[in-house]
Amino acid sequence: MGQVPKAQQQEASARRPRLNRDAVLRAGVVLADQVGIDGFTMRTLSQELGVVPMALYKHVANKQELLEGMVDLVWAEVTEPDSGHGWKQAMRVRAASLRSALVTHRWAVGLMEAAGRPGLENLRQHNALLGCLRESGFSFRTTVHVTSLLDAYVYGFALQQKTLSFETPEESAAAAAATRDGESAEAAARYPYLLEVVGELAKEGYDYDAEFAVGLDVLLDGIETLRGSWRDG
Amino acid sequence: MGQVPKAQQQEASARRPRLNRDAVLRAGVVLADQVGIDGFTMRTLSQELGVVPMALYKHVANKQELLEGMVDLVWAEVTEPDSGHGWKQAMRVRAASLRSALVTHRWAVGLMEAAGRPGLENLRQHNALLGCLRESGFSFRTTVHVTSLLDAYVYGFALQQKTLSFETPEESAAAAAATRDGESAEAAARYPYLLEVVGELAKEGYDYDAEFAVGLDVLLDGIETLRGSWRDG
DNA sequence: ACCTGAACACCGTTCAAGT
DNA sequence: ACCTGAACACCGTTCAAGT
Repeated sequence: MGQVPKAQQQEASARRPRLNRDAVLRAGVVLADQVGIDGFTMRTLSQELGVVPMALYKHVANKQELLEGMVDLVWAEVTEPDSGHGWKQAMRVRAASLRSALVTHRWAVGLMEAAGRPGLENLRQHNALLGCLRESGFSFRTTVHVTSLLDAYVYGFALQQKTLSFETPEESAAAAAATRDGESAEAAARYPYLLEVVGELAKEGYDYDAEFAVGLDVLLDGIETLRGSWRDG
Repeated sequence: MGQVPKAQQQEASARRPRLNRDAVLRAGVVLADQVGIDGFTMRTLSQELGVVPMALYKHVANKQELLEGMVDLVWAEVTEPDSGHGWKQAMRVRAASLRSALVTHRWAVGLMEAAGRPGLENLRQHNALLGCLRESGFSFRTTVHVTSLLDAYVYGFALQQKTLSFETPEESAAAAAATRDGESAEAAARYPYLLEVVGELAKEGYDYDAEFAVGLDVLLDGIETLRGSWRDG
């Protein structure tokens, strides 16, 4: 008679095979992906893990540390640059990988640079990036320029893609402005260029991947001119 | 006998000359500048205004709308591009202005693209930006490329500057990693390129303004090659 | 029209216990 | 060693009143 409850208990403990730090962090990433950063609380995460909220504090010091660990898991998804096919191609692949991670985990964009100490995966990733450029003949100084420039571009692009789209939101922005102004005609008079571009894009569409690639190639071409011209030896 | 309290009451009402939406938003910007986004709550803001928390809800619908209004006040600080001295110089001045606003109001960077509908100042600003480029001979398509690219760069750079510095935090990052690893020597073995660059920067220093300008000029030069080459008429 | 007071449903987190 | 329960000090926000 007591065997059925016992079996259920075993099944339950098999379904949640003991909590540890990594399991908490991974569940955090999954939950944040699903509900966004606003709906992500210690309490919802604990509920997802079938555990009482305070149980999490055995594995992470606090929410801040939890988020930092989650961000480092995102960094772990970014592939290290491989200079085998040249630095340009290596930068393209790495930028695409970082962008992909930021698009998948939209909540991470605002946390990557905001949090405290960078995690180990973050350090590993940037060490590899710097190494790829240094081994490709870039000077100290130029290497810093390039990493700063590329990361800024990827972050900024992901930040834009996160909500602002030239396709829909800007359009709805103009629509919203029109609503506020009471009349569409007045909005057209106030923001003629905005409406011009919005109208054109509504017809032609907007491809984020292509847009990102175009901007990145502009960057890489510009970087090529920097190479060797900036007190490099 | 009753005159003193009455005078004090008048003085108090003169010091806080009646709350309105604009006063709430401006006080919000000042408070967020001082305490950061985490310390910024409806309750601390109301306290700063010498009023009970619920009084704010007569002037803003909720915290989200309050933040959106504050962000639009930041946009109002950005100067519109003036194509009088050529589009390149216009873009330089506008990028510097946007960057300046984002550095002054560090809390705004994460909110600019995250919030809901863009505000009127945001629309005005982007309309002027698009107009400057269109009048300088850029096509619809190239104009979209350029605004996307420039904004991404400014956002991303501000995001980096917000916390991550190649001068101090990265250095402390390496130090932190060394601490975690138990030994500095092990960190040097694990992240050699990171430490190389960090060491070099510690000697030479890091100038954000110069770094920003260098990256921006790379962008503008690249953009110049796009001009006229992308199905422009 | 503008402000207040009390209250509600949530947070993150501490602390003393349980097993 | 790991998890729980009750509690504390905070949030944003609603609602009924006050002037």
